[in-house]
Amino acid sequence: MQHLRKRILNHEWAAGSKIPGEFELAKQYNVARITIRSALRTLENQGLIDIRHGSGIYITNFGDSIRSGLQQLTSISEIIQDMGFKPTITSRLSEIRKANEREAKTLQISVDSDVLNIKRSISADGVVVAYFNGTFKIDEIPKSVVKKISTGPIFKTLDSIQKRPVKARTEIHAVKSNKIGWGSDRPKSDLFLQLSQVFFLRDGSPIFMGDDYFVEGRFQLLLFRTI
Amino acid sequence: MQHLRKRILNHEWAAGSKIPGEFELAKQYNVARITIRSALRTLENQGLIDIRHGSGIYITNFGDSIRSGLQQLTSISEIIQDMGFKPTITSRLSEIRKANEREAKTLQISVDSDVLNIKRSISADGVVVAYFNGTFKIDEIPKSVVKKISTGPIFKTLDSIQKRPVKARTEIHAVKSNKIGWGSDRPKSDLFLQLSQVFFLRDGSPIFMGDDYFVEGRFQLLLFRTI
DNA sequence: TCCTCAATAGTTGTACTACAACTACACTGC
DNA sequence: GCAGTGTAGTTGTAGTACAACTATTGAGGA
Repeated sequence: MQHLRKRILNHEWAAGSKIPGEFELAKQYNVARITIRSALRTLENQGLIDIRHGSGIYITNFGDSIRSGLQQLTSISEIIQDMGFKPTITSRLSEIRKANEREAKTLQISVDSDVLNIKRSISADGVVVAYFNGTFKIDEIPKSVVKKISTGPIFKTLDSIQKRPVKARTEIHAVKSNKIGWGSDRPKSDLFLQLSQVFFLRDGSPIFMGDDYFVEGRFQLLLFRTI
Repeated sequence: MQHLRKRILNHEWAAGSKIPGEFELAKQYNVARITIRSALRTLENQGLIDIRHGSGIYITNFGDSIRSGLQQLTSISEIIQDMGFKPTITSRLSEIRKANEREAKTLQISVDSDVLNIKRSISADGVVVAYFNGTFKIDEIPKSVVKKISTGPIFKTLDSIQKRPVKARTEIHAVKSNKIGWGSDRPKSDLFLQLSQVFFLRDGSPIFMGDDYFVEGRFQLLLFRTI
């Protein structure tokens, strides 16, 4: 699935065009047709392709928009890279403190357990596009990667310790506040799109939560909805 | 898939609990296991269930939140109903006019083709939660249902003429404006969450486009993100 | 020449069987 | 009481076969 996804995002086939059939793909990857079907179904749910009974498989034609949806769990850095920009992360805070009530409930830990709290900004080609405030379950994060998490790409770091989240519950809000953001290139507008998220591991346990504040207008948040 | 989905939304099984396995479900529905697997995979992508290799299938435990995500293509009215409220639609405008350039491009029709433009508000238990401004391809809408579309549930009406969209491309924005909304119970806050959407039929052709403006704070927009 | 309709090849959808890979639990032995 | 092993149960993948559907081709008639 991941490999096919990259081939599509790399524009190996034009939008709207027909791609090789299930038998052909199964042969290409040397797997059974059922395996290909499983991958294709996921890609269809993500809105990348369009499977038509009796006809074939087609690249979804959504016009000239970027082929990446919010329902696909990827890091902001990766999205920025996919869009052809250079992501930069600036750390503002990284501390270990006691969890408050809301955090304890969300992360399913007892109040006064230690958590890792970080604040950072994410830029694309030098322009700040989002601010992030996240809280991590400390017992899931080895001390050796604490620094890496606050200064580097979160998903990649978690991946390296086999703790990459596979699911997230996201709540979307519009907020207007002058208390969000910092630094010299802080946006003049104080209008943000807020994503309040909780991230879960494969076994269903939460590993971290956080709020992303996207500067309105600087980032295109897309979503592919399907039946 | 639809039937299983309803069983889950009806709380037939508790959150986090294990549901019957693939063999058992296949037996219940009198279909092959592969058919059940296909349905289960879709439900997993929607964040409703959690399939664990070697273990079983579990109802996703996302706390006490509503079990319905934005990535699932349903109408606002249906979501309001699922949440236990009574949806009300108030029509403000319904006119047939020429398409502007942006509409023509998005709907893949020639400029100056006729389109149906409607404006309406959606309430839950009498409180306005969203405003809608939509443009329909006129040649897809028989005259007999034009009135029904502007005053009743859009999806159900389109369903009745076999034109229910199966996909949508959605762009999310935060907007602050006092030009959105109308009526006496117009929200004091002028902060909205905007969904700019284009809806597509099974064959990939667009049928209508529109902007939903959700009054910030009155509606919970949820999203389940998966790998 | 154009249109209608039937035949056909090609593609996805479903069914069935078998086995691999993995998990959770019970049991054994120390 | 505990570590380790075995085993039943579950999902993941493989392979084959056929059903259902689509798009194209071509024959036949107006």
